[in-house]
Amino acid sequence: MSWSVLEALLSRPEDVKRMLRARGYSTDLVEEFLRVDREWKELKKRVEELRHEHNLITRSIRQVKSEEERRALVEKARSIISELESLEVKLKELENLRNMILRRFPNLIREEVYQICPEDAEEVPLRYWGRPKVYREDLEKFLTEIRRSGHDVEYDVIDWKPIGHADMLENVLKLGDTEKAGEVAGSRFFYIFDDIVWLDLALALYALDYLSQKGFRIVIPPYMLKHEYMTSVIDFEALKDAIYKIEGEDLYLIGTSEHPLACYLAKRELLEQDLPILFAGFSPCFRREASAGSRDLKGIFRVHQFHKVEQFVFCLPEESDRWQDFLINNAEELWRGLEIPYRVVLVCPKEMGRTAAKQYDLEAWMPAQATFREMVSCSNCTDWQSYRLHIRVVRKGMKREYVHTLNSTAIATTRAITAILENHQEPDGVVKIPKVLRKYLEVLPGAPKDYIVPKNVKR
RNA sequence: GCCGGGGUGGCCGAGCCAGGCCCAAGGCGCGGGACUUGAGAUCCCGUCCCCGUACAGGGGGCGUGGGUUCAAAUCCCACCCCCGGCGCCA
Repeated sequence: MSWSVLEALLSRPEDVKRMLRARGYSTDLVEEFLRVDREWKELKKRVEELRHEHNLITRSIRQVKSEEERRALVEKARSIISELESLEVKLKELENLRNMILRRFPNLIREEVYQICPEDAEEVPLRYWGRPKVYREDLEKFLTEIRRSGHDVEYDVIDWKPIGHADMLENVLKLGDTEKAGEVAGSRFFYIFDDIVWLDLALALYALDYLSQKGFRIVIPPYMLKHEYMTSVIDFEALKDAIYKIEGEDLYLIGTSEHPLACYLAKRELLEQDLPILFAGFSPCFRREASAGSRDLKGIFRVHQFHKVEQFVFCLPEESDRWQDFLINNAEELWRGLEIPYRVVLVCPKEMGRTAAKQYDLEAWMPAQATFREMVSCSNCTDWQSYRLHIRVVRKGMKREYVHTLNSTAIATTRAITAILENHQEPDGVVKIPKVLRKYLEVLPGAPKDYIVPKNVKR
């Protein structure tokens, strides 16, 4: 049973270097690992020889009859132990170092990603859906971007300038307040009210309802994880600026339910017939956004806390590509249901998450910004997480392998709301609610049904 | 939080008191094979991790981390978790 990255390091280190270069990292780590690994193996051999010798002596002691012979053997055993002492300390150090280095490696990248992505590209659009509404003055910008992608997209030109989601929320509908939230909690927090709250909940229900019918077990997981588990599901060193820590406790707030969902089977041994296992997690997500700078400071697009329904799959290694298609397809169906024009892009090595071997993003068209923005991220993490979490499957012939894990956003509610506010607004500021949400709102007398209407507009 | 009982391989479960053929009995499950037209039953072999290309071989593993000893699943210490009872709080 071997981890793909370890196997590659030992048998084809050039592949690992290629991956590191493609992601924009130094390749020094490979040499460093190989050096330490060699040293570790040599010392391990030496130590085990000594231990063997010691075991032979120890086992023979009870059969020895003469006290003198006995004393000589014990003396010999003692001397081996004193020799072992310092070597074992050194071995432990080397082993820890080796593991530490090993855990710094990002995932290997699927061959087709190299094939599809041009050098230095951030992403490659694969397909478009829907008819983007493009404001007259943004048309050139829109067409340039579409043409560059080599796709043909139908669109509608509109004569009125759409209002950005932040202004819609706070000034037109007056159903959000990030200013007061900023005062009491800091920037990137929000208060949202009434119809937007119902919309938030309806979006989550819509996604959970859909996924539960697709074979997913729906789950509310812990919202915090211990250090040991957090470092197994993410590249902690690279992401620690993004994670909130609970003061005085060994606990971290989750950035997504992907994290606790992956941990659910930690240290478990599964049978082939147990797989696949499909989870749809629903949880708040907490993100420090420390490296975001001043990007997206307005509104609720990029915030420290939001709700998300997440798809998660544990599967057999040879089936993970198929499951990734399934996940992105689910996300697309959900977003088509919301009637929001989008495109699916293949994320290129430079921009991929370190845990992912292959990653798709679904980007929604945002009419007021005249650009596509990320709404969904769908990753095949292959054995990167399962190696760290020790999640294995027993195959035919009793061979053990690490399972593959995949994750994909279904709907992150606040982002979906921004997309709805921009795409479904009408010139008078009324926002049309997607029909698929109706059945989740219908049962609630206080909830809006077809439209969210600004107070000063009559309908 | 206090008192009592307990944590053994994917699961169940012996061993622990009296440390040494325990690198862990037995069972279930799972894999391979024999038998069978097939299934079942039965029988045999295999089924924790690491090093070793492989065969051989070796090392480590009994909640976690230390300690005692030539030798620890077994003895000692600390911590974690589970079950039962009491207390406290929703």
